[in-house]
Amino acid sequence: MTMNVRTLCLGILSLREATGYEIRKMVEKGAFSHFIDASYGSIYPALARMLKEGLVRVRTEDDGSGRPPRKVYTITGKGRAELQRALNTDPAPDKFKSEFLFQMLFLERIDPAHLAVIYDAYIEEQEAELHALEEDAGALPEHPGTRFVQDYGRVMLGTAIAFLKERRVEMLEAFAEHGGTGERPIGDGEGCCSGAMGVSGEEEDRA
Amino acid sequence: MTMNVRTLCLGILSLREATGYEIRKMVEKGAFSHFIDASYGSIYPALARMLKEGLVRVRTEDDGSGRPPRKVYTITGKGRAELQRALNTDPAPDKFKSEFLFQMLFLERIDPAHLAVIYDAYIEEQEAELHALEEDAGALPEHPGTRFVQDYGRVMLGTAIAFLKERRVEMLEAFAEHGGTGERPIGDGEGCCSGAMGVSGEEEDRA
DNA sequence: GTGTACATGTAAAGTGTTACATGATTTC
DNA sequence: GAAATCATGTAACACTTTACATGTACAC
Repeated sequence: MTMNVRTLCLGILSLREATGYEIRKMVEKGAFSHFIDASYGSIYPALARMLKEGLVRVRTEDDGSGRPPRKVYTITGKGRAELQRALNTDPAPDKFKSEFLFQMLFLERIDPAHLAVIYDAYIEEQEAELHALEEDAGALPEHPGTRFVQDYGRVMLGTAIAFLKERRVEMLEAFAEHGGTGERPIGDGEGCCSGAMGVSGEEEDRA
Repeated sequence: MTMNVRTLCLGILSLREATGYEIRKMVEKGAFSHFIDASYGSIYPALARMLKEGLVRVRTEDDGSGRPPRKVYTITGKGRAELQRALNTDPAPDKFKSEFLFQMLFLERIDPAHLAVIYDAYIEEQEAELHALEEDAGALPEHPGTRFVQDYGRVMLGTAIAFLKERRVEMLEAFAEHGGTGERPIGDGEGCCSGAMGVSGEEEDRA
């Protein structure tokens, strides 16, 4: 369904009128932040373009304080129709990118001490997101779609946190004591820590 | 840690030598596909650039069949050092984008029949991914990082599928019978089905 | 014979992020 | 006095996807 920033803005504006700044804040934190993202650099141009196309209207609120006046956007009938259309197409498959998991895949190449830091930081991050979600849960109006999405987030985050905690010792212990004792199963890497170790020349390989 | 296609290729090449085509196949399906993505249009240029920079080497295998010869890439010492460096930086936060969840958020604007199709298709998609992961699990060599990531995927996918099945009736029933009977809690939309309904003029709004 | 897998690569188009520019007000 | 919040917007850059171009071999 091409869920671009455009559709995202329409969706939010279908719930209530908002400024670009507010839209950003809604997707930066809050209930939707875990499966949606957009920055100012994409939101403002999207709103401007949609204004030209008649999908939204603006009302400028100048509070005479010298700061940029708030530009409150409202969705139009045309905008609602466009949203409807987008919503009734098939969703594209989910996209999930995790540098953390990528790093875990190659954990024997990470400095054991640093690995522990990364691992714990990741758990904390997930916990923070879960707490944010739960705080938000009370604030938002009761509504089946919102509740579904929030519950989904809660369940998934809870599961991830439990998994990470359960595996923590096992994951970190395996490499904490011996930074390379016995076998190193993958490849034949040159040590595992200190970024600048084997960077001697240009073409020093065996095999 | 800027996990771009570059780092991804280095990571895979640190496990074994491969062609661009093979790298694509590994991230398209298989054990890593759920948290990694890259297409030919980014893989081939990345490999070419890394070759110039001395991070990888190539061996061209022409089987005299007229078809493009395989270009098998091998990681160099410099490449390993670069991978090590990347691996030892802090991971960027996960990015998860889900059009499906976005649609669920606005489910009252989706044609009930279509909603059911979307919902079930999504479940099937998750199940297919889980099966792919489990098939792959046997094929790959035993290795802590790989196992961790696979188990993580299994647990998360299993949880998602269970959640979706548990909520299915509740989600679809609420809107299947009455396409708008009683209150419609969000906004004040114009009906909910058939893409071309309220698209009369250009500027027909109240409020 | 039709489709899929193998296999490489380029160019254009699209989409989004980051950094910048500006500036008042409020909180620590 | 420093930092964060409010508030808008642009421009350069990065990255990726999509479509195209090319062609064999094998399975159904």
